Parts: sequence; structure tokens; C-alpha cells
Amino acid sequence: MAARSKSVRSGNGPANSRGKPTLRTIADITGLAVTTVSRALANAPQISLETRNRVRQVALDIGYSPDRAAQRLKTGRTNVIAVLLEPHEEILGYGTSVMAGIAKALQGTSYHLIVMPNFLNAANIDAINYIIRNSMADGLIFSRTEPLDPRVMLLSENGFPFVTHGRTELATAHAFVDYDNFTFAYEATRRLIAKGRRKLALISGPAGYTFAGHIQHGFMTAVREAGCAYEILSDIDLDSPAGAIRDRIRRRYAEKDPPDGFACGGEVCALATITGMTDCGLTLGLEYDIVAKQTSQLLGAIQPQVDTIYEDLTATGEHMGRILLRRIAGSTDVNELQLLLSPELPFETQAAGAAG
Amino acid sequence: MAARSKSVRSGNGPANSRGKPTLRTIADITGLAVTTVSRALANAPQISLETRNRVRQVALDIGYSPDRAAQRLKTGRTNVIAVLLEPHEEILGYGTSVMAGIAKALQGTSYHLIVMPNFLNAANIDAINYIIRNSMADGLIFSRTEPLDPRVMLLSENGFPFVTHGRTELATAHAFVDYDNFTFAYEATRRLIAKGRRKLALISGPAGYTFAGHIQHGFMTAVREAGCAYEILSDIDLDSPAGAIRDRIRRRYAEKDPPDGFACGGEVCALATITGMTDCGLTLGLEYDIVAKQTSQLLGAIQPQVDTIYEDLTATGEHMGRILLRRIAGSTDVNELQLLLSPELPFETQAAGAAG
DNA sequence: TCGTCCATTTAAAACGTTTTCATCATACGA
DNA sequence: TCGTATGATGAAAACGTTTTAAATGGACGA
Repeated sequence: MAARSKSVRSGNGPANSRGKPTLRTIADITGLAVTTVSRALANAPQISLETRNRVRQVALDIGYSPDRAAQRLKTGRTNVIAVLLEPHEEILGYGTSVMAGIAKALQGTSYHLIVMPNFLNAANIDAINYIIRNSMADGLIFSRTEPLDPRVMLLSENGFPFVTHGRTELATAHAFVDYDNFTFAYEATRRLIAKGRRKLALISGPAGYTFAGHIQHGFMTAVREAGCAYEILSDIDLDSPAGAIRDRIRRRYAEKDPPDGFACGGEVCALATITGMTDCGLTLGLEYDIVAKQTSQLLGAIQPQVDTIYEDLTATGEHMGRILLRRIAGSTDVNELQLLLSPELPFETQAAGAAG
Repeated sequence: MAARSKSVRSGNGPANSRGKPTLRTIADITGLAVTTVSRALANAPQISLETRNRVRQVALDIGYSPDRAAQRLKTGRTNVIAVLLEPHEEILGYGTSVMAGIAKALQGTSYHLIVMPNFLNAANIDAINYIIRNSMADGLIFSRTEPLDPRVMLLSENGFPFVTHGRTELATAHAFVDYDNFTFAYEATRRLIAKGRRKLALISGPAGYTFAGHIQHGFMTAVREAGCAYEILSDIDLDSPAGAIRDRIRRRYAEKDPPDGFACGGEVCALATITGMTDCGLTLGLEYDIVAKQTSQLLGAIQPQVDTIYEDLTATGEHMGRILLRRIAGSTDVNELQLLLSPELPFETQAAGAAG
């Protein structure tokens, strides 16, 4: 029983086979048991305040930090949040903006952010299966939901905590943060109409995504209310290369009754549209108008003449992070797991208003 | 000694306190020892081929995958690559492009990618200390080196494997991938001169970074060779808000002898410059020219009239990933740890040439 | 027949935690 | 004086691997 007396290891050195101090090191120094040290650091009330303070001090002095692998092995918790990064997020800083927000929410917690990029293989349901099977993370974040998203179904079935950027139309409720794309599109279209435009066109997300449907719905609602001409440029979308959009605009203009107002779901396609129209000798604000969604501050500053409606992706990320932590902590209260963000005015135009 | 005979656990079920199959599960099914199973899965030559195959088959059948935490605890290896993500990377997809490349290099290995965003606190040496102390990763990737980069020094001292995007001027060699910014700037400036421009201006990176020095050096070399007028707009840089650059350009144009050729280190500042010049009633290609570095495909397509030189960030990331793996594997051969990439022509202009 | 060697396989310890269950004073009410 | 509640600490097991050292059992040469 005396096989390991209080300080069998040499002398108080930060000894450990790998060189890092462990609970044992602190235990040896203080003369306490490993158990007690563990509890003291966890701030367990059963340990006397005096002991707790002493242990903390020693831990600080020798630069102790717990071994994540051991904690993880023992508790089964990974302290990791995974975010699925997809190809479209490569453009215009979507991914980094959202991740910045998530990181902000994770700041000060014990959680780390791990990225599972999906740039290569399209079937991202595999990535999710992988994460669940290997218990790679305690929670998951991903974007661009579909109305009947198979990823959401899979995760819900497995009871795996997750938050999506975007809603679904599935029966089982789940945690999400979404931007009110209906209102965005409705408002954008209303602005075009207010500027006197009557032949409106929409460039929106790839069909199949929930948000694209919402945008289309908002556009259609406004257009029908005003009873004006409209068209949906469905052979191009937000993910189309700028060159393709530009060409499409050019071709469209060569046909009869071209649009004089464009609602654009993103900045890139707004810029591409401008370029295409410029090619045709048309001037923004004169012969036509654009209202676009703005997610970066850059292009807003560069092309202030484009009327935009802002979506704050970093804030979105931060909300998703916070909500995921709540979900992991066990909450199932839909009220604190779902969030619909309202469109805001862009930074530059904040107080200017639309002077059509 | 018979405390645990061959199959003490009930019947071949995927039993485990947490529900996941472990080595023990396979051991019970096959009647082998845990040790043997571990070795068989590691493909150890001392285990008979027959046993190896049987074990693999069972592992596959029951969907076994090793517990990373246990492996990590035992071996001390984390199987994690960390990438430091910094504020400037939020713009224009720098971060996601590089990460996509890294992920590509990690594809098929046992390594995962974890992101340590640094959007909040400026002292990113802390993040590195944190990673080392908590042994969060087996290797590290970061960008925007300084000539005497303290991060590089810290990591080198600790013998921690890392790869930088960018060189340093430190005595101790280290792994890096860099873009030949000298040649980029030299070539860009030569192009401006070839277009007949004689009053050249440079907008480059924030002072202090190695790459900014290289760009300036390339610019100066070309400018001195040609003996033409030049200036360095040093109160703005690549990270400046587009609005600030635009204003600066406007102001500069109001003064005497304004530049007629701009070498821009990035697309954003190129666009901002165009906007500023347009404000002054000047037309690109007519009254002035720009040659810029292009890192995304988007703006190249939108503004084809801007002459650009391409830097492939995804390829950079992929190289950094590969090199880091080599470094972790123990290589210290500078030849396979350092890489200098040459400027390439942009996608669109590939065969067109400069028709000034 | 015996010892030796090789090819396989195994037992047990270890990695650094957390947690269950005990231990041990000390103080307290009776 | 005792039994017991209370407050603080400790011993040991467990998480799922990897690894060191040892065991097993034939085959083989002498």
C-alpha cells in the first residue's frame, strides 16, 4: 500500500514523462492527493477554500494546464465545435466572417473550433456521418439548408447538437439562425419600384436552398402587389461566375423589353450585372437601378451608388455559436434556439435613406 | 487470473459503456487479446496475415473506429493541424482559399484542421504559446511574416513544427511557402512602363511585413531601371478600407503631377483606386493604367480591363499542408521544406497579352 | 530426449483525467 | 461516553489506446 508515498518523484520539479506538469505534479508539490487537486481546480465546494486557493496558486506557478486528451477520454466530451465549410463560402469571405463570429461566441469557453472543409467531395452528409461516428465534436454548424435537408434529418435522428444557418421545412424543430430573406427581397423590390422601375428582374440563390425560395417569394409578393412586369433569371444564380452573369445580362439586353431594375441576392452578381449593363452603354441610377444584399463592407464602399440591404455574417456566426452552446448544455427550448434576423440598412447609407 | 476470460461480456454485441465499439469489442468477438487486435489494425508484421485479415473484417463489420482521445493520450500526438486565422484574412476569401488548400493536402491523412481565429486580441504570439502549452496540435500554419518574426522565433526555439506563408530574415532556416512578390512588383511596374506610363505610384501591404518589403523592392528596382518618376502611397495600404483609398486617390489627384500608373498589391485597392480616379473623371486605360495582384477569380472577371498578375492561394495552402506533414514526419531538409512560387498570368488574360 | 529458436500471441502497465466510494477527523446532540 | 452527522480528503477504478516485456507452442538441430 505504501507503493507510492506522498512524494516518490524526485523534488517538486515539473516532472512528467513528457515534460508537462500534470495533476500528479501538483499533488506531489502540495502533498495532496490527485483527486483533491482535480476537485480543487474544478472549484468543487467540498474542498476547503484554503486548499482550493493553494492548489490554484501552485497550478499557476508551474504553468499547469489540463491534458485535453485525458479529459476527453474520461468525460466523453470533446470540447470541440465543428463547422462545415463549403465551396461557396470561399468567395467574398463568407466562411471567415461566419467563423470569426463563432470564434467570438466561443471566446472564454473551453471550446475550440475545427473546420471540416467540403471543397472536394460533394456529399457532405458523409462529413456529418464521420463527425458523429468518430465523435469528433460536441456540436456542429453548417449553412445553406434545404427545405427537406437530409443533414438536418440525420443529425436530429442521432440527437447530435447542431445549429444551421437557414431554416428547413421539416416537422421536427431544430436550432437555427436565419436572415429574413423574404423581407430582404420584398424590401429590395419595393425600393426598385419606389425608384420608378417597372420591369424587374431577380438574381437569387441556386434553386433548392431554403433561402433562395424565401427571396423569390419576397420578390414575387412585392411584384404582384405593384402589378409590374417581372422575370427571374433562373439560368444564373449567386454562385455563377461573374463572367457568366455579365454575359447573361448582355444577352438579355439584346432581347426585347429588358429589365430596368434588378434585385440581386449578392454583391458579386450585383457587380457583374453593373459590368454587363455598362457593356451595353447603360448607367446605373439613370437607365436602371439595382438593390442588392450586402455582406461585406468592401464593395459597399466601392460602389456606393448600389443601393444595398445588409446582412451581418459575423453576427450570424456569433449567434450560432451561442445557440449551439445552449443546445449542448441541454436546452431544448425552441425560443432560445431559434433566431430570425431582420434586414438592416448598410453601413454607409445608414442615415441617408433612398433618394431615388 | 481468470478474472476476465475470453468472452466475459455478453454476446458479441457492439458493447461498450458509451455504445461505441472498441478494441475490446473486437477482441471479444474474435477471441483474441486487445493487444493483438491493436497490432492487427496497425498492420504489424508480427501478426499473422490470417489474423490481420480477420480482425480488419470484424472491425469493418461492426463499424469500429479508434477513439482519437485515447490514441492521443497514449501517443502524445494530436493528429491536428492548427491554422492561425487573422483579421485581414476575412476579406476576399483569403482565409477560406488557403484553408481549402490545406484541407486538400490533409485529405486522406489522419490529420484534422483546427482554426484559431485571432480576430479579437492582437497579440497572436499568445495564441501560439497557448497551442504549444496545451499541445493543441502537431503543427501550425500562419501567414504574413515579418522579417524578424517573433512567432517564428518562438516556434523555432520550441522545436514546434510549422510552416509560414511568407519568408523571414532570421538566421535559423524554417519551413515556408512564399510568393515571389519582388518579381510580381517588378513585372507589374514594367508593364506599366510598357504601357507608356512614367509617373508611377505603389499601393502595397502594411509596412513591417516581409512581403510588403519585397513588393516595394521590386517596384523600386523597375522604377530606377527606367528612371521614371514614382511615389509610394504609404499612408494607405492593402488593409485600408476601400473608402479611405478612394479618398486618398482623389486628394492626390487634386495635387500637382498626379500618377498615371498604379501598381496595386491587391484587388480591393485596385478597385478603390479605379473608383477614386473615376470620381476625378479619369478612365482606366485612357488617362491611366493599373496592374494589380489577383487572388480571387471574381474581380478578375468583373474588371477585365485591369491588368493583373495571379497568386494562387489555394495552391499555396496545399503546399503548406504538404510541407507541414513532411516537417512533422521529421524532415529537416530545407530543400523539401521551402518553396518560392512564381507569379502567373491571370486566368482570363492567359493568352491575350498586354495590349496597351 | 532435450534445449533453442522462431513465429505468434498475450498480460499488464501506462498515458492524465474524472468519479465512485470509502476514510478520517472533528464536532455535535444525547 | 458513545454514536452520528459533517466537512474534508484520499484510494482506486475507469475511459480506450499503445507498448514493453513475457509467455506459448511448435519446429528443429543436436
